[in-house]
Amino acid sequence: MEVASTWQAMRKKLSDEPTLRADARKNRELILSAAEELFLERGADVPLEEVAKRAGVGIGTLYRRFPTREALLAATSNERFLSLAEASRARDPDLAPGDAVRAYLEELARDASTYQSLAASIGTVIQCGTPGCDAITAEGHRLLRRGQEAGTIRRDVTYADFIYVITAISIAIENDSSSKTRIGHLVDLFLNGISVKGSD
Amino acid sequence: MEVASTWQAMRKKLSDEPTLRADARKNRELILSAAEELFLERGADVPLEEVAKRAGVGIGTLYRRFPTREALLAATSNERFLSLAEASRARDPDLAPGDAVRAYLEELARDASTYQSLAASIGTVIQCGTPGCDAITAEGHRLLRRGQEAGTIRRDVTYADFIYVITAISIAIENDSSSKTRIGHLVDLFLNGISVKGSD
DNA sequence: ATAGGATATGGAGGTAGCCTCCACTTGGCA
DNA sequence: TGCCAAGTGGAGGCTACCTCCATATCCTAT
Repeated sequence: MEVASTWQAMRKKLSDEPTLRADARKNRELILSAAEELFLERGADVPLEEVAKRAGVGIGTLYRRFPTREALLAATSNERFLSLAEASRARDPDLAPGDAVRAYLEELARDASTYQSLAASIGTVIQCGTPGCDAITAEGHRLLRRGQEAGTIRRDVTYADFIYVITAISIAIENDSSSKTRIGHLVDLFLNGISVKGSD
Repeated sequence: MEVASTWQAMRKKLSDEPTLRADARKNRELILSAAEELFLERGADVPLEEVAKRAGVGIGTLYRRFPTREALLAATSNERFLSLAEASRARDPDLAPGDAVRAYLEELARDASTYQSLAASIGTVIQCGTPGCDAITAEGHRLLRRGQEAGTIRRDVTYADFIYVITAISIAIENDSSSKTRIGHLVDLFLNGISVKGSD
């Protein structure tokens, strides 16, 4: 137990995102590229040892940097999530609240099928706390609130419901690739329901 | 290649559900009870070797009888599925088509959370072709058709959509047990949509 | 009653992936 | 330039899957 005295230690203490040593930072990038490639080629459940091998690092290094598969998935998805959130914010003024939600769900569901076998864990991945995850989550909450304030979205809907729907849709796509062309239909079902409007 | 000549062979040829030898039939039952217990205690992803051990049979015997985990899950769910289908048929005359669908989805979603970790594969399990699976599937198709003929269910809804809904709901329950009390809410969302009726 | 063949059994063993641990190496600051 | 915190790699222990086949058991025809 000593007083933190070096610059390193101070930076770490303040930002709580520790500055990685140069070699470590390079390895982190190598792992990310390898992971991205392999997730695309072979799905989200590719053995992590394969990722380490392609990155040219030891398996221990991979685990040190990304303690869980979800963390690695979230990291490789970081930029995509940031773009999605940004795109949603950008088009927002042009859309009615309901349509904004529709677009958000559709894009996120499509994104969740970027890697095969990602579906079941997308809910966990999206809560990993990376900047991308936080951005996409915040944007979803914003759209939901906006829709409810505008009176076009039911008051009893929660953001968790959004996640369930995205999960369901990407599982559907995974089990039956023909439904990839029906993402819109599935989102529409969730928005408008199975029942004919006005019946009941 | 010889002419089938024994009774066994003839029965097998005709019914295509081969008569099991007495010892094999007993073992099958032992496996089913053990599986049911363990699925309840430890979830649908309990190691199959545990099941074999509790049943007091070798792992090879288990695999010979149930080639996949899904087959075993479907077999242990057989009677529950038969009851669900029967109950749905029984109450049908008393309910409006929409309410019959609601009850069906709610019960099936609840059933899909009988075993922890079953959610993601419920869609596969339900297509295993056991009598229970067939019954529940036929009943679903019937309710869907009836609702569409009555004009209370959208024409573009398919039975696959029912499965997605059930999957989504049971995943929700799995990730967040508090939503167990909200099965009704989730079913309602899918029936009526997240949009406020009449808006749009 | 029994012989013979079809049916069924069990569990050893090969495969695969997960994750930890720690002796060793390296980068960067004083 | 020496030191040590930070970083590394991969062997090894663990768990689970599933196949294979020598052996055991049942059932039937005679």
